[in-house]
Amino acid sequence: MAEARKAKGTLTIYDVATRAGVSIASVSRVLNGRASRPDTQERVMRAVRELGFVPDGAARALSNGLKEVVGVVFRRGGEAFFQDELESLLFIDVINRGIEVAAQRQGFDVLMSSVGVREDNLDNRIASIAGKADGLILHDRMLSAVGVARLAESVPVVTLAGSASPASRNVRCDNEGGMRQLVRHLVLDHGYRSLAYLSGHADSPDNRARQLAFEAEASAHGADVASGPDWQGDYSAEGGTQVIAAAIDSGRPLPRAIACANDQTALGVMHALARRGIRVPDAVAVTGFDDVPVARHLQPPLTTVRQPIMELGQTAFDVLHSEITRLGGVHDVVLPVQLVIRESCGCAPHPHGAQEP
Amino acid sequence: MAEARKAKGTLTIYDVATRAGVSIASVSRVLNGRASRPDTQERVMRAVRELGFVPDGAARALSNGLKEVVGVVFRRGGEAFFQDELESLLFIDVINRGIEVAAQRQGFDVLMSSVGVREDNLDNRIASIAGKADGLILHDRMLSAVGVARLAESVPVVTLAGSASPASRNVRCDNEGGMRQLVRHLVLDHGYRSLAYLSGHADSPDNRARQLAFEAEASAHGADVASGPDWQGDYSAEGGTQVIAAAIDSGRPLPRAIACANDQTALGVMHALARRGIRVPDAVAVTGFDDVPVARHLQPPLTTVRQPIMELGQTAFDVLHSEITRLGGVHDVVLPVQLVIRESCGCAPHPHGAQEP
DNA sequence: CTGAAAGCGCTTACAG
DNA sequence: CTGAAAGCGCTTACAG
Repeated sequence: MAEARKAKGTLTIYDVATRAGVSIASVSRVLNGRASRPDTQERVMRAVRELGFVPDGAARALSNGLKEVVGVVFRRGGEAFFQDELESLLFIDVINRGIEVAAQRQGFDVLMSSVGVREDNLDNRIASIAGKADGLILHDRMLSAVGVARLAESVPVVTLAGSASPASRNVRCDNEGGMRQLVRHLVLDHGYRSLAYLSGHADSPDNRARQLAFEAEASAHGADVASGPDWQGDYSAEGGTQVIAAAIDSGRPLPRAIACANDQTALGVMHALARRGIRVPDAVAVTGFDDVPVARHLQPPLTTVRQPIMELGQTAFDVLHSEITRLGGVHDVVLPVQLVIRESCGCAPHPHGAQEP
Repeated sequence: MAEARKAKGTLTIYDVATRAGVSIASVSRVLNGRASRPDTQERVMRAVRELGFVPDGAARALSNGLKEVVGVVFRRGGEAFFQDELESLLFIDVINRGIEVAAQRQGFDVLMSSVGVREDNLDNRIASIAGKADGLILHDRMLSAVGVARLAESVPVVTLAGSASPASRNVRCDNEGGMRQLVRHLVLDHGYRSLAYLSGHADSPDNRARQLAFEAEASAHGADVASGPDWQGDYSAEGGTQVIAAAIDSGRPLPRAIACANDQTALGVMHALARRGIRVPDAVAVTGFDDVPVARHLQPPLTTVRQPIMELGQTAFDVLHSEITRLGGVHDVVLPVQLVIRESCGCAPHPHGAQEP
């Protein structure tokens, strides 16, 4: 291995120093923009240019304790059964873009690491990434609360979804507030009395928060809520279709409105209902959560709760960055959400002054 | 900075060694799966587990000359004027996903670094990434041929688009073959006699190759080709609309068919034509290049040349990886493309047995 | 199989 | 402002 780089003729700061006729300390100083005499600076820069020298990041990192890299870990599914899932920027992608944008502003780069749905040794993968970065951003459902807590002992960690542990920070959206608004719209504005919450992964903190808020608010307004294993999805469109198919096959009447744990699930639900000839929203209303880009292009356009997705990513980076640089600061960040009323809930096109930005 | 990590109680291999009652060499061996007595192994693993030790990637990289990281550099535009551009997985995103998938197979992680459209000091940014990675994948138009050649002196480089230099490798698609097929379809099958090539960035090797092939093939079949600065786009949808707007305003008749440098440009062209009430394909036929996910959803569905985009990314990684590990091998890889006939060229829905995969 | 020691390429007090 | 030297946390011949 080492010979691979040797063969490339790996240049070091020593080569530059020799060529410039100065010490390696001076080279380092010039390279890092510390004060030095103009002519020293000039000679070093010329040597760097002529040699095409690129300082080794690993050596820098080892020496000064900063890699200027944050790791992002997420699951990429073999779960895509729908064209829309394969083609669109989904929740994760938009968040990652936000992280990247914020990182760039601080001169950090982003180490992306997707793990398979059925990754055998997740812990090792994550440890490997942790070793290559100054801190980690973990998407939803990457690690248990204990797992996060343990990891956070050795490296700064920010989770998306969930809640802060003593050692880690968390950034999420206001699931509860969003769900409450949504339920009120369905129950009070539309008068639906029978509802269902089609859940995401059972081990997702976001999902649990949404479910709890949903059920509490619905009961408070006297609506019926179907729940239980029959309404267990997995955040994917395919999961949504399967739940609907089973519900229809069971012969039991469908609830008047189905609130899905996220937009992808709603996408699958709407496909499944359409295939069975059940009209949305006339027979069954459907809603989502996230407001991913495709939501507005579904037929009918999806009523959902908008999370500020890009901002979620940017905030996650900023929190992590201040942790890495020990500026310290906030623990838990909760970003506001917004009910976006389109047509899948039963509203007429563009009611309530719902603006498409 | 350093104290930031200290305070976290940064553990080293020495801590593990002490706790396990062995030397650091033994710890290292166990961690790297080299032979050692079962009880040594056990004690080390236990110490690692109990301490929550994560080996430092920078130190490993410095010591053995391998970071297990590849850098990917690309431009992310503030160029998005169309919803579709913001929402969809575009060419770059799909390629990056391919890179990531291939990297994961080799235990590598991917350092993503997007540079702004108007990045002031591109060279420094790229050098910084080069220092953090074992090798670089450069998207189209990141660096001039000279720039690439110089960079490749100090680090393995694979470019997407362009051609291999003595020191760098290149992976691209068969632009020429694709364009030839496309022109033949337009001229021979449809009988169009006046064509235009709406170009991408003038400094893009892919664009140049497509343009040359287009003009050569069109002339060979006796068709007229409009070109020159009036037909200069920039790979973006907005660029496409501007060219069309100007062309219409000039009062000169439009060509019968417009071949765009890529799908995004075609997207803009079709919007612009629609806005002026010019029907596609009846009045003017439009074609793209790439076959990005949205292409089939345009109205009318876009006839284009499909590149195996994911595969492009995977291949780029594989070539880079074999370069990094000195397995050596291929220089230049050219992947085959496929003419995808939809309706924007003037064909009826699903003619020619064109299959949607 | 194991341990002591050198070395990877930088940065940064410390003297001068 | 500059240079000599130590040290960052690993891996890997080299002896034993």
